[in-house]
Amino acid sequence: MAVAGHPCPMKQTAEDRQDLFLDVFRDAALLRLEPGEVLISAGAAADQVFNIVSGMLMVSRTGGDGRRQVLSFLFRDNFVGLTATDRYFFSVEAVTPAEVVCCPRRLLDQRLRDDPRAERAFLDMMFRVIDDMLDQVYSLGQRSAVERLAVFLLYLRHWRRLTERLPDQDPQLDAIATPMSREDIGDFLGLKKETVSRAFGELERRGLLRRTDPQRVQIVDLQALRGLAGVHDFASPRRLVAGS
Amino acid sequence: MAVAGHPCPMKQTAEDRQDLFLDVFRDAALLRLEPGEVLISAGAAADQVFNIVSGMLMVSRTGGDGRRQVLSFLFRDNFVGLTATDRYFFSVEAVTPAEVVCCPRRLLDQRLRDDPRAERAFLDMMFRVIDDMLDQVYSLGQRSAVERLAVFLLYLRHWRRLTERLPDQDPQLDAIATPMSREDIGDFLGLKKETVSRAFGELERRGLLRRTDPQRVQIVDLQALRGLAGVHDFASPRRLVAGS
DNA sequence: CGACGTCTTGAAACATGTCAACGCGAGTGG
DNA sequence: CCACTCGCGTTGACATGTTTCAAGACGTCG
Repeated sequence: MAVAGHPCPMKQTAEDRQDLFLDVFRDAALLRLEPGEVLISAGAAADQVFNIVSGMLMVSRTGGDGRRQVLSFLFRDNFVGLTATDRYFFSVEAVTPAEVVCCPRRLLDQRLRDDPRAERAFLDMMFRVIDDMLDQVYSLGQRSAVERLAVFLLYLRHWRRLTERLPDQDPQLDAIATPMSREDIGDFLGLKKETVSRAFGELERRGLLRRTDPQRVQIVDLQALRGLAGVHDFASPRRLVAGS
Repeated sequence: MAVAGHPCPMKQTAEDRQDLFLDVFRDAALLRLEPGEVLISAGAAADQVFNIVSGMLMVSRTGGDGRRQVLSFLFRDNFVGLTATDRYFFSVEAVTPAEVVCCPRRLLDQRLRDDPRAERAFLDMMFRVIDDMLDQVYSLGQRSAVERLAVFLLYLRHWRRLTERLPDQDPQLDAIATPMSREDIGDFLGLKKETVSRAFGELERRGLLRRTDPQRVQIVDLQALRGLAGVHDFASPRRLVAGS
């Protein structure tokens, strides 16, 4: 069963560094989640933090009128559950079968207080989270439906690359799994599900990708996709290029 | 003259707490900026951090194709200049005449390393920055032009309230100064300047505000404006209500 | 007074949203 | 094993919201 924690999404893999603060999860219980299962409910007391061991999770906020924004998708080694308020403002649920470890927020605080190096690592993670979010703001504010979808596919590719520790050129990476629904994608990109479908169609028509089944696309022209997504304008990929 | 630093925006006032880390600016030089003057240029080395003493600043990112997203507006006691990369990915410029103090990033790092309480305060600020950014993502992804403008006006009102330490009901606060151009507002809200103009017109037509001159609006029906903005769906106002 | 930039407004073009139909595959119960 | 239903994805036709292009109003500055 999912334990409710503090719902501010926070995400970043360990990458090359050792994320020292992660050892607060050393003796933590492993939690298994089925697709659709809720880990964090908006409004619950924010007293737990989580780290993802496997699978994909989704962070979302639903407004009083029912509109929902997917704030991010989370992958292995992503951290989740911190916020400035004492209650979560978002929900987190599993997209694929997933495993997470959890620990009381108090324990993490303690750990950070005791070890300056852990605190520094944590702070660095926060900077990366913020940089990623700025990328998302830029996309939502300035890019068209097709461009946002291109960004999204590269974002999935990117995280799989980190999760599976593959080199950037690995052709495996061009087969992108999209286990979330079209509506989830739409709510992430600020679009309706029909628009997402049409954007997929448009990318296929232009020869940038092929759709095999709805949960899977094959990138055909990575260069063109990157051009469309405007990767040059993003902070996160630069970190990536530099980091690996 | 503006000193170039690292351009990841970070913002939060000291509010009720003492932001202990801010004393790294104690002996710092005061920098005066005229409207339009640039403090940070995207691409410059990110080796300085700043704190705003007075005035309003604007953080923006411009893509390779010229599209620009305004990432945030900054006010007194807002902190600016940290990022995960070693170069800024955004520019910061003055909107009104402004004063900022600056200090080398190294000095801040030192301060945070030496004083766990300062580091804790800094971390808390980061959480609030992230919560604010999540609100922005929700707005850009889910809200209409008129709603976004309502959110924006309340955001200006909110920061003035903090800056001038006024109670929430103070009628002074209903006179909102909008010193930035319509294009700046548009780039912040993901809209074109004409759409911003029309949204102002629409809010006036509905009787929620009056426009006296372009740089000034008078809120007539705060309740209705808050309803339109959907303040219930945001994390930052709750912090505010709780905090003051 | 004239020139310039910004703001506003209008009309038309465009992108995205809405509504509806259909196809498909998974799961269920006959 | 089949028929049915259901949810999801896709596609089409049309509605709406936003952008684009253009013109005029207004204020500022020379």
